This record gives sequence, structure tokens and C-alpha cells, in this order.
Amino acid sequence: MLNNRPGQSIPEETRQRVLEAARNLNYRPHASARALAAGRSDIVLLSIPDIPIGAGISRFIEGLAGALAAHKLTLVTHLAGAHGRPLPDVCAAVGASAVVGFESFDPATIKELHRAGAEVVLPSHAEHSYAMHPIGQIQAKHLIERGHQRLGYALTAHPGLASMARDRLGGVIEACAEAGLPAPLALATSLDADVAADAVARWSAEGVTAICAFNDETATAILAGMRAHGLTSPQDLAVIGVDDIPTARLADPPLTTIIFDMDQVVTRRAEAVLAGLAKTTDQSDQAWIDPQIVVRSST
Amino acid sequence: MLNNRPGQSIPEETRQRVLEAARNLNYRPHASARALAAGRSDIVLLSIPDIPIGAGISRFIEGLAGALAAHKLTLVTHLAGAHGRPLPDVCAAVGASAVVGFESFDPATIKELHRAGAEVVLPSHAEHSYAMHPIGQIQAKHLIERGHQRLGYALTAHPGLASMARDRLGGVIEACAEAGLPAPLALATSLDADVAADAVARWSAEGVTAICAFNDETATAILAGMRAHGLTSPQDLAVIGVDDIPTARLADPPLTTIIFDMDQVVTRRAEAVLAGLAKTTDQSDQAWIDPQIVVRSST
DNA sequence: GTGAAAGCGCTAACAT
DNA sequence: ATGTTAGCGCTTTCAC
Repeated sequence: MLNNRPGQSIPEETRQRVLEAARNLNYRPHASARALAAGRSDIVLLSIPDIPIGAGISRFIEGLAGALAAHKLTLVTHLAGAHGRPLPDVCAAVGASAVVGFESFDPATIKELHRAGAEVVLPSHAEHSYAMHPIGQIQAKHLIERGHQRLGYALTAHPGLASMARDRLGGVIEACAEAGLPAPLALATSLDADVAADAVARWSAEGVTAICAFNDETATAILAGMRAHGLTSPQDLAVIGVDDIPTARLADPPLTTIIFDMDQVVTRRAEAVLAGLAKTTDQSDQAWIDPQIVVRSST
Repeated sequence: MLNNRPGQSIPEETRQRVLEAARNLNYRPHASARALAAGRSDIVLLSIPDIPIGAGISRFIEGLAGALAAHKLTLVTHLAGAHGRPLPDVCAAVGASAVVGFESFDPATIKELHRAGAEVVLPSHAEHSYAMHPIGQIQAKHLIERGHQRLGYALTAHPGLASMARDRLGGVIEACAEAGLPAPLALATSLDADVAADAVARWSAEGVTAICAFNDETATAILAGMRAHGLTSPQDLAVIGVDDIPTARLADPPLTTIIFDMDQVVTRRAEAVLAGLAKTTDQSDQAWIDPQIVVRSST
């Protein structure tokens, strides 16, 4: 009866009474016991790589937690820092039946995760992670449409972000090629005004008139580097960032940036988890739908 | 033997061989079963309130995860967003034996958490959360030492941060009182240059010469508001933030800010968890040690 | 000191 | 359709 199966011979009213009594007694099904007996838990583990966490990622996490909660799944997050436990250990410890990450896991990790009890691991092998490539394309197109012929790309110094930067740069390269323009001049930068000033000098010397920055912080650094040379944006050098961080519109001049619709990504990921959990077999990769990416222009 | 108790009659070499064999077979003790039998898990659940997550909090999480991992405990994080599951549910679902949060939980939640299986819940009742008060004090002292006689305080518009802002403002008020100065003029601001400009006008009209901002983003907004009036910092109005966000030193002028030593906070929290788990009874609150808080001045 | 056995709190598969 | 029972994979306790 406590199984609460419907269509009982027991009168409905009585059933409700029992259920209410149980609630009043603060009864909780013991999750560990349940997981042990059923062989699966309702835990989904989200692994965050070692990257700076901003508003975007928080929204992603909370959105995913909400979408999964609607299906009685519980999301917990693990920050894959240097000193924490390895992901498979965490997976085993919480008894997660699904693990989702941002970028694709390497095959060895995937195998370990499955051994640790995860039925579904996402993103599966070849799936694009975060729509990095399209972001670069849109940045470049925005600048090209405004007449810029020679673009620069500002890479990030953060190691954990390097592969994302490469993906985004790829999009910029593609957009330049499609427009018949020379490839962008990609330069390493850091969150330091002097380093950024050097890059600015280099770009100026090469005739670059517009920069796609990896993100808004990088873009802010470039603005600072330009100030050191007495240059102003966008006249001397146009800059476009990514993320729309809170300080983006407070910059001088306000930053043009890329806004990223998390909800779509969230929904898609949640559905993938649900689908994977529904039928562990037949994990046909669904088609990746590019999320809505939009430019917020300050000009 | 698999219990791995020391001091066996079995030769050491054999023991190691067996252990290694187990490792090679990718054996993992099933966490749910272990938790069920032992009545406690090695999971610690960290609850993050609905506040913007930045580098500081990430460092806190990773540091705590590392400190606990050293004691064979696994940290997982839960973002208490609007649509996720309530904390006690998550606690029960992962079978956490400890729950740690940033601010004190209310008594009802604490009771529920214990019922959900948590042996220790931190911070316990009266404990200070995050050294908010001292931060405000140090901000104010820094400005007062530089000769400012009339301070302003810039509150944040973010609802989740309001109580922190009050605590920090309390520190500023105290520092002003101690120095025999009038109470600071606290004004609501938001991350919008126009709103900040209004606040700046008001402060100027009241003879305020220096602002303690709730955090670096608020401070950046004030700088933007000052630009709208053609004012420059620190001559016309000195501003000090909190957090040392990456863009702080990229601002024009570079922001003076408060740097917060996370390691100390982390260590203290980890120790509290360990102590609580060691003897569930006798939860005498340890003395709160103010963490090291230091000013990074741009001048 | 070593092995066997009895549960932990549930779920699922079974008889009735 | 209902009640009963056998485990899930461990830990702990109790005999040997």
C-alpha cells in the first residue's frame, strides 16, 4: 500500500489519509536503501571543469536543476578542481545514475564513470559542447557587416579556457574565409593592461581594426590596453566580447557583447538526460540545435 | 581480509597483492550499500544560496572539496535556485551526513536536514557567516586613514545579497562611530550607470568624499556614474570595492578593493565539519577567527 | 584471529 | 489484487 499504486480496492479517502499520516510522521524513503534495492538512484551529477564560474554557468546549473527536478531527478554539482576527488569517485559516492559535463569526457573517464554506476554520461563522444564555434562566427560577422576587413582575435590566458578559445577562434576564421577576408590575427592576452597594450600595439601595426575577444573580461583588458595608447573604441579599434557580464555595460565605452540563451541549452541537456535514463540502450545522439546567440551592440 | 585490517597473520606482501588485484579488477565498494549498512555516508553537501557566483566562491568550493577529500569525504554542491529541489530533499537524496551553508539556516530547515539524515549542519545557529562585518570596517578605516570625513555606502540591488550588504554596512557604521565621524550615507544602487550617477549626485550634494561599495561590480557602476558627471576618482570621490574581481584592476582608474583570504575560511569550515562528524554530540561552537582581510590600493 | 550470519530499508518478483 | 519474501552489497556482530 505504501507503494502508492493507483487503482486499489482501498477507498481513495483512506489512501489519502494514510499518505497524509505518513507525511505528518515526516517519513522519508531512505535514498540509499532505495538505490541499493532498485539498482538506480535519482541523482544526476553535473561536473564543472576548472573554469571561472560566472552568471552564465550559474544560470545553466540552476536551470538544469529545475528542469530535472520537474522529473523527480536531483542535480548535484561537482567542481573539478585540482584537489578535489576525481569525478568517478564522486559519481560512485553519490550513486549518480547520470553524469553530465560541459565538454566531452575522454573515453577512459567515460568507461570509469560507467563502472562507477553511471548509466548515462553526457555529452556523449562527438557531441558539440557549448556552441563555441557559432559564437566566434557571430562575433566576426557582426564586425564584418560593419565594414571591418582585418580582424584580430584575443585569446585568453586561462588554461582551462584554451580549448573553448580555439573553438571560438575557429568560428572567426571560418567567417573571415567566407567573406573573402584574411585570417584573423590571434594574439595571446591576459587580464593585465600592459599585456593587453602590447597586443593592441601589435594589432594596430598589422592594420587590424576590430577584435573578437574571447570573453568580456578579455575585452575589458583590451579596452584598458587601448587607454594606455590613448586610443578609443570603436573609432580606433572595435572590440566585441562574449557573455554580457554585469560590468560590460559599465565599461567606457560600453562593451558590445554576445548574449547567450542558456534556457535552450538547458532544455536540450535535460532532455538528453531524460532520454538516456529512459532507455539506457539506443543512445542515438540527437541532433545538436544551435542555441540562440545574439549580439548586444553598444553603438 | 577485504576489510583491510592491519596486524594480520597474513604476510604483508600477500595483502598488498590481493589489494592490487582488487584494484586491477576495478572493484569499487558500492557507496549506497555501504551507506545503508554503516548508517552514514562520506558525503558532505554544500548549499550555495541564490547569489551571483564569482571567483571567490568557486575558490571556496574547490578549497573545501580539497580539504574534505584529504579526509576521504566527498563534497557535492547544490545551488539553491528557485526551481531546484529543496535542500532537505537533496540532502536525503545524496544521503549526506553533513550539510554546510554560507549563512545560518533557519531552525526549521535545520530540523528537516537532521531528519533527512544529516548528522552535522553548519554554520550552527549563532555563528557568523562570512566575516561581513570586518570587511566593512576595513573598507571604512582605509578611507578614514586617508583623511575622508564623510563616507557613503553603496548598497547592492541584488536581493540575495541584501543581508550581506547590511552586515558590511554595519562594519562601516561602526568604524565611522569609532572615529567620531557622522554615519555613512547609504544609498541603493544598481549595476546601471544612470542609477549610479543619481547616487553620485546625491553623495556629492551631501559632501560625501569617499564611498564604500558593497562589491567591485557596484564600485564599477559608481565609477561609470562618476564619468557621467565628468568626475574622476579618487580626486572627486574615492571608491573602494570588495572581491578583487578580474576587471577591478582594469577599471579606469584601477579599483581599490578588499582581498579576502579564502584559505583560512575554508580550513576553518573543513575543521568544523570534521569535528562535527567525529563526535556528533558535544557540538561546542568553536571560536570564530576573523580571516585575513587585506586592502589592495590602486593609489 | 577468522569465518559465518544477521541485518541496514527498501524494491521487485513471487505466491496466494 | 494483495500479501509475502528474497535479496541489493555492504558492515557489524557473534560464534568459532
